[in-house]
Amino acid sequence: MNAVNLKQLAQELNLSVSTVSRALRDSWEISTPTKQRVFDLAKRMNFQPNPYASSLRKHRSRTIAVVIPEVANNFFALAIKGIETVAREKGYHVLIYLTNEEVAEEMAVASSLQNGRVDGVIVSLCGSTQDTRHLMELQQRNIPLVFFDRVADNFIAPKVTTNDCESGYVATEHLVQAGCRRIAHLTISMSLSISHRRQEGYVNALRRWELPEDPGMVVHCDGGEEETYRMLKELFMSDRRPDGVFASVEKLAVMTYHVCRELGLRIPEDVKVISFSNLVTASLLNPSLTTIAQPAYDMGKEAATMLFRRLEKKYIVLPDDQVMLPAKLEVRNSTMG
Amino acid sequence: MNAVNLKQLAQELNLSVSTVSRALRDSWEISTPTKQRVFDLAKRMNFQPNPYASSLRKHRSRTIAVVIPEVANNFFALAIKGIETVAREKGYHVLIYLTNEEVAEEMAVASSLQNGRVDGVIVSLCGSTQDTRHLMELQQRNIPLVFFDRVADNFIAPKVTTNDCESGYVATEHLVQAGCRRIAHLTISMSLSISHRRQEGYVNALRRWELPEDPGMVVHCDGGEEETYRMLKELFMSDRRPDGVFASVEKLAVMTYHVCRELGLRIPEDVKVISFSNLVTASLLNPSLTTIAQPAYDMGKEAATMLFRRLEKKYIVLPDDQVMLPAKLEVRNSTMG
DNA sequence: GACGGTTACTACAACGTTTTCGTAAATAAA
DNA sequence: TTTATTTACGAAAACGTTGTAGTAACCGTC
Repeated sequence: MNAVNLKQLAQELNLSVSTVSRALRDSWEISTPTKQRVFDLAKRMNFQPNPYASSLRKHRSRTIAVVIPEVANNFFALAIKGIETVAREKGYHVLIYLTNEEVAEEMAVASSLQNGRVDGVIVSLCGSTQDTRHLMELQQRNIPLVFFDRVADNFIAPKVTTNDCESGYVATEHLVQAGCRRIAHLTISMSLSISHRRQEGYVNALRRWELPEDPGMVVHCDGGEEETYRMLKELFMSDRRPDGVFASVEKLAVMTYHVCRELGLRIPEDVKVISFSNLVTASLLNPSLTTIAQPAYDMGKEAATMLFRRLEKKYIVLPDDQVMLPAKLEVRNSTMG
Repeated sequence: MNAVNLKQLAQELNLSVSTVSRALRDSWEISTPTKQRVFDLAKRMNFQPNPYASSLRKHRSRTIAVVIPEVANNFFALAIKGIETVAREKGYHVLIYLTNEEVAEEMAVASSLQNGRVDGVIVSLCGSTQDTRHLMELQQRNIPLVFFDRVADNFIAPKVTTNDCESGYVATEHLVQAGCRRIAHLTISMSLSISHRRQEGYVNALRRWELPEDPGMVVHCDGGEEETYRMLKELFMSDRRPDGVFASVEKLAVMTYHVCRELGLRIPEDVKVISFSNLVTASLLNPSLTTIAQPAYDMGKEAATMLFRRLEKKYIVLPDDQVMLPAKLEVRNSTMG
């Protein structure tokens, strides 16, 4: 069984292809009885317009791309869900590309999107991305871009973020108030603006509470799994080990739990831990993990909504629109007295 | 800046469009120096062929669809990662559709894929799917289908699963050997074949160990979040409450933890818990969770590989090829003596 | 120097839509 | 009745690519 097209419908109805096309798009140029005949037959023959012919003709694909570092992570998974929800509502299709935190892959993806395959792109940068020319090229080809979470600072485009600086402050302050005096900040690639912001909040809190700023307490974990593990182990085995840990990303909190377990350090007695995280099991961990939870689903929805506003040009969207959604502190046992 | 096309290249080079097209596809009909000229200019002008024109002409989109119930779940997230990895290797693009466990959405998606938008589809059924006519229609339109995990039994198509029956047996037996005598099986929609298989393994183990088969111990949690919670609470508050729980899906194990905590039941002392799960935090839970872990990433890769074999027709793929990858029991504290 | 064969290209149609332009017929205005 | 205007449709071009068919130019052959 092969696809049915306009020509076949037209033949069957003794109408021209253009009339059928117009009837299906409910054009005012077509009389009501004719429209009805067309609708009926289209339904009976299960006509589905060929999207590629349509895209070719209209220069619009009703498809967007989502480019993210990984998906096996509740934050990105929820963001995708948000994006997909809005997209389906609007009749759009969603292509997904995983960069695996490799800028080379991010560039390859960007390059493959230059040709009109998608009408717009939603991006969260990978940790190794330093310059964003590959993304600028997309914009130059009139493909709107929207960033979420891991945004590019020096890039004029709509962005959806959380209040990272403030959250970094809140997280650090929470540790201080729980009695910590040597607070480590575990973070990922410093080329990411979220890392900077969270670090900024961390430093602000230290200053506010007049705690020393020890560079050794800021650990950049942008290497591989093993290297990170090694670095954390080193951190916790040093004689000046931290009594509080602020993990910028979930993965680092999980590793901290493992390292502490291996070294026999008790959480929260010896080390208190707080982390940016959307783990569903945060409250079930041993001990339950105090988190800064980002509204991942809503961020996805918001990013998609902004993109579609630009695509549909119904509203004027400023090219540098910024939306900042608040993250939420959820206090649990890992930071208890 | 607008997209450059074959015509522009041809004009610039004083060649015909067809020559340029063929040169770019490295046809033997074109002389080496001409090819070189074309390649050079194409590169200089950053030519990217229009995928829609190409798809329209060739009746191939180099795009596949992945249709899954949810993504905020490590199993499906890893499967997507596997699929995307293989797809990118092969130069394919991946559309993602979330059905949110709603058969209506699954049907809508299937319908929207009838028109050649994708060359093939990878599906994991949603719990509410009873009949699969909407998917059969896809096959009838010559769109190959591959199932993974939640397969449709009475459907002739390649399938990638885990050894669900065996794993159900192993899980149950593990509980028996840990001393459980009243073992509950928490499962989802019974219209899913994985549910049947796991249930079969569960029953087999009960018989092997000569334990009574109490229908009240098999709980079908296919309602909403609240209803499931209510059912579990009821189960654990009854005077004939289970001393062991085999959760067919992760979500139910997480809920079991919450319910037990609320009711003051201790795991593993009062109730032992084992679950199908790919939680990265299984070992960090309180208590750490004994799991049956599915090779999600490999299942995704395998499903994609099977699909591409069919699409590329390099090998003859039997329409009912089945691949069964083993799940792995990982014993942790939730089932300890 | 007529003939078959190869090489390296070009012209043109086709894919299935959408859209622009055109036009008969019906209706309204003069 | 003639002339505008509206209604309802059709013909054909266009989107950018690919495949089929065709053909000059050159080669060697007898």
